[in-house]
Amino acid sequence: MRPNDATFTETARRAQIVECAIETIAELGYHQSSVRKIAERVGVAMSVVQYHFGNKDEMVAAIVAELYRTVLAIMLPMVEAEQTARGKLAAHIRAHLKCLATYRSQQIALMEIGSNYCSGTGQRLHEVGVPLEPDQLADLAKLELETIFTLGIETGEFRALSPTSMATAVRGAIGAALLRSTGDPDFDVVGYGEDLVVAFDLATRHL
Amino acid sequence: MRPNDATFTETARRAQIVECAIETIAELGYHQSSVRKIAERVGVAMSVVQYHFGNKDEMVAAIVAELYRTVLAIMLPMVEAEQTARGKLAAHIRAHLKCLATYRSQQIALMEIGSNYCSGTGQRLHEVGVPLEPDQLADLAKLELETIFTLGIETGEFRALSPTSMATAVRGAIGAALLRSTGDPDFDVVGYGEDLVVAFDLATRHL
Amino acid sequence: MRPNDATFTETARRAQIVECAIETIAELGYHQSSVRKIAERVGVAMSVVQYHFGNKDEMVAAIVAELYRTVLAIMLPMVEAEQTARGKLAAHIRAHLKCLATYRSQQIALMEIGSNYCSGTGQRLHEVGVPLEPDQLADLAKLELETIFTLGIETGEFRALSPTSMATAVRGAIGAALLRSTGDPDFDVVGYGEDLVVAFDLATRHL
Amino acid sequence: MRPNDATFTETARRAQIVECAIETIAELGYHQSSVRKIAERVGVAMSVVQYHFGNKDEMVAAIVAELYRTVLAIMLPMVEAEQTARGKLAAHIRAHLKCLATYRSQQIALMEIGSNYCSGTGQRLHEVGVPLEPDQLADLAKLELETIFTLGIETGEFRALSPTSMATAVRGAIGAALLRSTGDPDFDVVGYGEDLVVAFDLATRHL
DNA sequence: GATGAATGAGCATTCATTCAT
DNA sequence: GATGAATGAATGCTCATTCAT
Repeated sequence: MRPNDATFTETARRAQIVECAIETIAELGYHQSSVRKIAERVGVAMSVVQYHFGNKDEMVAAIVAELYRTVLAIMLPMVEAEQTARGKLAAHIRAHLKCLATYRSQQIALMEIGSNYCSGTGQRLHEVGVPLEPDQLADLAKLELETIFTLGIETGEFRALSPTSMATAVRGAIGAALLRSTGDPDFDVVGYGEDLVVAFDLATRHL
Repeated sequence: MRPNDATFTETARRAQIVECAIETIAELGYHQSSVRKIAERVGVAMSVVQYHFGNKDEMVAAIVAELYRTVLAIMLPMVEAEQTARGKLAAHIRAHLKCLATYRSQQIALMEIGSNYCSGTGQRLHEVGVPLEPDQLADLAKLELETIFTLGIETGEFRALSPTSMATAVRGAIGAALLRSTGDPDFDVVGYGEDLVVAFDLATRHL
Repeated sequence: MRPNDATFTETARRAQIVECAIETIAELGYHQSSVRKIAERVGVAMSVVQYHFGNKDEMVAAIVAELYRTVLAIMLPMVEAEQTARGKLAAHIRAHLKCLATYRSQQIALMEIGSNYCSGTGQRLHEVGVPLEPDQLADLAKLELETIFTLGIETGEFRALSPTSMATAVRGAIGAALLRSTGDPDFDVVGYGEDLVVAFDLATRHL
Repeated sequence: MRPNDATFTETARRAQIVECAIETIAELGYHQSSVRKIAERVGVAMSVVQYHFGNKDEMVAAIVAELYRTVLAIMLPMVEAEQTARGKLAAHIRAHLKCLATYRSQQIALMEIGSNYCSGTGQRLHEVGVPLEPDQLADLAKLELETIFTLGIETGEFRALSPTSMATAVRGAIGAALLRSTGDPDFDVVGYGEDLVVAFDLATRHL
């Protein structure tokens, strides 16, 4: 009967539900993943999920937070290890695609939620924002491609490109790998990452 | 009492339903766009939709066909006007982004259907294929980025890049504009297109 | 433009619809045979059926009348050809089973309607009665098994049995052939008829 | 706070729904007995039925199992008490008609389901089989008329009749009582049973 | 903490019917 | 005579949520 025993159980249950929800969403897609099916995978009653999260929106928020934390843990060290903008860009691409390759179901789940989730009040994921702690949000900002491109221009490493446009393009090119690999299991995600590193290295050079 | 009056009514209704469905899907997302809500927007009973299309899958097929026809009508002349691979690539990017700028809700609807649609038999859109006439499918193939990149390598215009990787990257970068502009109404889609043309022009040059 | 041209067309259409309806019901069962599917088989619009019969109940009445007329045409001569009660009983059994063998889909349709039909006011077929002309109803009465059994007792051919019970039993035994043959295509309806003739011949003898 | 309180509630609800469903089907016929109407009779929301049975097919299976169990409980002791084939035949007829007299609506419901039910996959009741436990199915087999007739021929009690034909005839004659009594409330089911016993006793004698 | 039971809104679909032409 | 278009009620089903225990 340790004082925080209840909290420990609570935390474990939540983690367990989040984990199973991610698996379920990755396997069946967001809309086929009802609270009941997720609870079934956990091996508890459907109402347990409601008990721990209050409602489905809160559960999704917890899932998204967990997914972002995973991405952060992988990417942040790799990007921070590089000093130059060019190095950070390559690291960002490689790190993100490593995430895709290593944590496939997590990334699929995130994509599924991103494109399918709709809150009780009709809001989409990008409208409710990333449900992370302030310091984690700060870490996330360090990965921002806009920042990297702006830095590269300042240091003269990159040509006078539009950081916003380039960041959007890189993000899109990375995201495309997930879609692509979903339809084509033979798609070589890591190889694609190297092709992307070369392409964007060329695309950022001075004319 | 025109001989094809009945056909005229039928055609008009179908077009009207398709149009309203596109608007609804673009606004609310695919899964929030029930047959009932679409019919309400048209101003008819829900069963009218079933009368004209048989079932929801057929309605979606009609929508998708219409959306692809729109894209084709815009993009094909622009891409075919160019002779060189480099020209075709730039034209493809510009044409696609022009589509995005001009037919925003149509493109959002297509994206929504592409990532959310699940047929009665459990198939996703890419599994059921594009419901177009053979000659229109042939036209669609002419826009394929893989083909353009392969051509450019053959003619020596492009470096020895991977057509699959580059095509995936360009598609992703283009698609990102849609997501981006959804969250940020000030995002300049056409300007982004010009930035993309420059970036991929550089990225395809010989080292 | 013969004066009864319209009536002729009308009659032909009705007959055509009735025929197709019988086929459809026999094939798909009563509940799968919607007005639309029947009309499709005829090759006309669904509303044509409504035009000719007013509503579905009237159509079913027309079908049932037609089916009883078919049975009458087959059975009446065979039963009336016999003079003795014993002969009439055997003839009735043989005639009815001949109907079952020869006009299988008609009999299946009649069975389907008998057990599934429910009028707009909630009445079953046996509650609405047989929709035949008075003289045809009189002919139908001549086939009644009760009459035959009562006659046989009067003439001393049969033992002192209960006409009602025996008639019910024979009707049931005949009807069972249809159910049986539906599930088992190898079931020999005519052979079953002969077995029935023997069985009920024995069952009616004096002790 | 009894340990099996939850199970008790569940069992009671299921039994209650099955009971009301039987009544409804017997009264209105299978196809007029929607899940909604059955739930209304129980006094709960329609989705309660779905909660307890999953879908309509499962509910029907539960109903059919219950109906067969009732028949078994009545008929098995009566038939097994007899040693001779002749005795078993008479007992079968009497027992089945006792069922008909005592559990009228149950038998009507079973008939309705037998001739009208069509599963979600398009199968009829005789195609999906009787949803009973193996040992109950074994008990059911002991009541089979074919078995009794074959036995009687072997022991020399019966003439060289066709077990299949006779079984079909007896089944039909028994079933006819149900139809008959539906149209004519004065029909004496038990008396009919005795008449049937005599008739089939005669029909099975050596010539 | 956890559960089973129940709810009500929403969904796509089927169907007989109506009606102007 | 015949048609296409539209309607509204009904059906089975899924789901997130609520609540007493």
